[in-house]
Amino acid sequence: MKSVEAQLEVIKRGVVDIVSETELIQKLKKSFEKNTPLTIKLVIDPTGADIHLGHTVVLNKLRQFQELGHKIVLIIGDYTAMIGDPSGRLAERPQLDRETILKNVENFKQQAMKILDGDKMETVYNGAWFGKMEFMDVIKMISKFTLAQMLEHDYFDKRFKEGTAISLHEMIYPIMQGYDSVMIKADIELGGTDQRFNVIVGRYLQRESGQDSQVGLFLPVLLGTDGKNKMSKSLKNYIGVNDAPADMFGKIMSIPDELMPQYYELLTQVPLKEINEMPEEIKSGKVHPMQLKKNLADIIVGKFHSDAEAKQARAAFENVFSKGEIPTDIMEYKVPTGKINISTLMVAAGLATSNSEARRLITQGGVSINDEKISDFKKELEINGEVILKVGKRKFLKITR
RNA sequence: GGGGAGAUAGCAAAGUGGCCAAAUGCAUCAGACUGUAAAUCUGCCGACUUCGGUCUUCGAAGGUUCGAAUCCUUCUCUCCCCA
Repeated sequence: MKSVEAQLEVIKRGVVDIVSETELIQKLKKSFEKNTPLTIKLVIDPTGADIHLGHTVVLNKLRQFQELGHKIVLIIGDYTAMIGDPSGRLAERPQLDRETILKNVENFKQQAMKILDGDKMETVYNGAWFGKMEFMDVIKMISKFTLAQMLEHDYFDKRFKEGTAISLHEMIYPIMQGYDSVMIKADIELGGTDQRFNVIVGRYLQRESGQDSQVGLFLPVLLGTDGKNKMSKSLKNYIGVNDAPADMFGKIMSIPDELMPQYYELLTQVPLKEINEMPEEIKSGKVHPMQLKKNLADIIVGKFHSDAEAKQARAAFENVFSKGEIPTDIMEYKVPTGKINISTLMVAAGLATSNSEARRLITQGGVSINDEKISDFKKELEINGEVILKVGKRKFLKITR
């Protein structure tokens, strides 16, 4: 096991806040002296969402803990998943059955194992304890909290002041998450800064239960490709770990420059020193920002796929967007008849959701066939050999008979 | 338990009998400029269309009217105040 100082250095990278650092050091010291690993908690929501780079920020940190010799406990929130949507946007979410949960967990693991070491990990379901609780146990659990405590959570406070709906069960959510910490005797809980409240609730509950409080380690919430909102699937600004190499490369290239340092710090192993020099190098003209972004894309694609695929993706990207050529591996669509209306074709091939949209795209000059702009949305095409249909900047389709 | 306000497109928010397929802002999408960056500018932004129009939308279901997002009834949901 590495020294406390050495561990601390690794742990602190990218972390924006620790509650509290003193306690963390104490825990590390104790663990080092007794040569017993710390228990690091990670909760996963088995609702089936694909993992994106935003999730990997925390996973990367967990991986580092594994490498430092600590123990990861993966808590599957199967019971919590049965209650509803914590964001409160949907009142009720259909109860997931066991089979679906197991499937989703497998799906999660398949993706998470691109980062984590499965051998140094334990998996538990929180239904194991919540499923056995009596109503009185629940009352006891939640009676430790007051409304004022709940309103310390900005998220509740804001909505309360705005006068939007807050369901009571939403407030039980953080309590349940905190209770998970009690059950596994967590030493450290990781999370994005948006998890701060939940982690603190866990500390409080552990203390109430006579345990040492877990240390909260907060990582920044990764912004999505739009550079404004946190990365999430519903905002469509995400980069999924299962994205194809070319897609992943392209999406990374589309992030705003300002995001690069954050991505470098949280998603790669590039030394902080180098990252901190980047803005200066860009400013002085020593390096083009596009170059740095391509390197970033190389690293990330290489991590989730392979170096060879990253190289390929990069070449394809340069080919299409720098040289304006047609990509080599594009989807193919077979038309049933030789003669077909352009709009009809676009809808049939899924490049437009409706005829109206197809018209719009054509009228606005976003559609071309074999590099020739189409301006007439009524155009009848005669398909004999192969033609390349291009919609917008990045959608290509090979049309064959 | 009593009183009041509200539900409009992806989101926010106007509209309170015909000029409303519904102002405006944001987002999406397309175009220009670039580095598939940002910023900026332009356009589009329910569906269908012979491009003249036509059809379906304003929480849900009914009703009044020549005509309803707008009025009435019931229902569902939300918020506020008082107790």
